Parts: sequence; C-alpha cells; structure tokens
Amino acid sequence: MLPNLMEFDRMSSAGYLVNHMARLFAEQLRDRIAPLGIVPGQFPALLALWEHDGLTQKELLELVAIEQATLANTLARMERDNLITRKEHPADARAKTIHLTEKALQIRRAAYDAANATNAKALEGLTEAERAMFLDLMRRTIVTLSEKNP
Amino acid sequence: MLPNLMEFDRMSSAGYLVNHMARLFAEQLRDRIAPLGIVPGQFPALLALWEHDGLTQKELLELVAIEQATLANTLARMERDNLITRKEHPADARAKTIHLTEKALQIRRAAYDAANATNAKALEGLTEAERAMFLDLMRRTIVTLSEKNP
DNA sequence: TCGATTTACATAGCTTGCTATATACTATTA
DNA sequence: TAATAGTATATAGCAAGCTATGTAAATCGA
Repeated sequence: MLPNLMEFDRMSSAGYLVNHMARLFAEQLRDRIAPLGIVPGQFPALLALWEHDGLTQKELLELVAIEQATLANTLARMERDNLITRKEHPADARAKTIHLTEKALQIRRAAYDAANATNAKALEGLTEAERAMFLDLMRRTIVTLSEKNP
Repeated sequence: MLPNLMEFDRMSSAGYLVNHMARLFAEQLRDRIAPLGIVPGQFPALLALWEHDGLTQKELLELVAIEQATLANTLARMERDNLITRKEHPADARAKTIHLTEKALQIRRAAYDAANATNAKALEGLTEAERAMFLDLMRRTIVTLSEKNP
C-alpha cells in the first residue's frame, strides 16, 4: 500500500511539465522575435490580422483563445508599439476596426520563420512520428480541458 | 511549390498549443485549490517545502524552475497569505529560513489530491500508454529547450 | 585587516494572463 | 419614443512570469 503522504513527483505531473514547457517555448520565441519589435503575446492577434485585416475587436476575439480584457490590453500595447491603428467602425460607434501598419505587414514572413524555428528547435529531438503524436496529444488534451464542466 | 505566405496553422504549432494547454491546466488547478486558500504559482514552493521545511530561499530556488525574483515575489505573497513564516538564518544574516505554517501543513493532502485530479481530468481521454508517451515527450522537449545555445 | 568582490534577498518595472466592473453606444419593447 | 436591456470596448486590480538593479552582509585576497 502506498504511503499516506507519498512525495508528489513533479516530473510525473502533466501540469507541472506543461507549465515549464510553455515558459521555455515563450522564452525561445521571445528571443527570436525581439529583433522584429514584437513580443509573444502579440502573436495570436498578428496571425489573425495578417489573414484578416480590418476586423473589429469582437471579430478578432473569436479567432484567439484569450479573454476580451486580455485582448484589449494586448491591442493597446500593439497600438503603442506601432503595429496597429484603429478606425471608427462605419456602422457602430462602439466598435473600431483594427488595421495593421506597414511595420506589421513587413515582418510577416520573418515572424512566421521565427515561430517555425522555435517549434523546430523544441521538437528537434523527436522523430516525425513523435512530433505528430505530440501535437495530437496536445490537441486532444486541450479539447478535454475545454469541455464545459457540469 | 508552397505559396510564399502560406497561412500559419496555429493548431499545427507546438508553441501555440503548449501555451493554450498551460493556461487551461492552470485554470483547472486554480479552481480546485481555491478552497484551500492557495493559487497555482504557490504550488512549486509548497511542494518543495512540504518535503524540506526550513530551507533558505537560495536552497528552495534550486528545487523550482523559476527565477529568483519570481520566487521572492511568490514567497512574499505566501507570507501575506499566512502560508509561510521566515526566521533569521542562524549563521548568515543575509539569509532567512522559510517555514510552513499550520495552515500550509494541513492542506498538503488536499493539495496533492487537487493536483492529481487536475492531471487526471486533463488526460482522461488518453490511454495509459498515451499518457506515458505524453509525459515522456514533454520531458524530452523541456530538456531540448533547456540546453544552452552556443 | 581592510578594500573589493561575491552572495542573498528585495525591489522596480515590464508582459501576459485572469475576473469584475465601468462606459458608452445600440437595440428592444412597453 | 423613452426606459430597459444588451453589446463593444476599456479599465481596475491581481497573479505569475521575466530582466535588471539595489542593498546589505559575507568572503576573499593583497
């Protein structure tokens, strides 16, 4: 029978490993995109806007897995950093449309390359089959954790 | 040949998935441990102190994968929240020894249970073999990303 | 032994996430 | 059409991570 207060082994705890891994990924990406004048938290918004410029914040929110308040703050920093501008919405005075600046448009290819390089570096010790398995396990875990609890 | 600015598929980006998954894990854990009066960032320090009470901050730092400043701030919140007390070190006036309070000692079992429940919930859609594979892939990725770059 | 260096911890200031709430406009409906 | 309800965005305040720097005590070396 197991002891009553068995040690908790962090290296066998998915949550512990996930947290640590996420910080290492962010650090890698931060280093690679620093020369572009962007930071990791801006990546999801940039990805969405590179594909769909001119969205409102609400539309953008549907494309990123973060809360509205987090997005609002990230957009404020992106505006400060000259990555986006905002215009008044033609039909709704509450809303604004979000537009990438020249600066943001010009770093697109380099940013994709940096993200791909980060992923490649992180997974360089895995076989192709292991990489595919890893992504699949993460996607399935995200689905499980996203299910609404009763 | 691939198009020049192919879309970047977030669901195929390890970094994107890792970040999202880490936030979902933290949310789950936060909900489960809230009744205990602790928060996720306090977990690593608590785990170490439950096994080795009376450490100095420097000794504790060697057991957790965070920066010194982060640990110092976390310990300040733990002291505020009545989870630890600090005493002057008998031999070094710069250092302090860190001691768990009764409150922190009493929630140990419940905290382990909450962490285990979080991990179990997250991985409930995976087979036993897949869970083992997942942990192994994460550990190997952490090692790769932790290697010092030249 | 005493000046310089190193060490232990704290603090400042930033990002990125969160919940809760405010604000201002739009839409509904009695 | 005027009050009410709903919606789009912003703000407040907190946690948890980071780098850089400050402070005081310990150690080392000439």
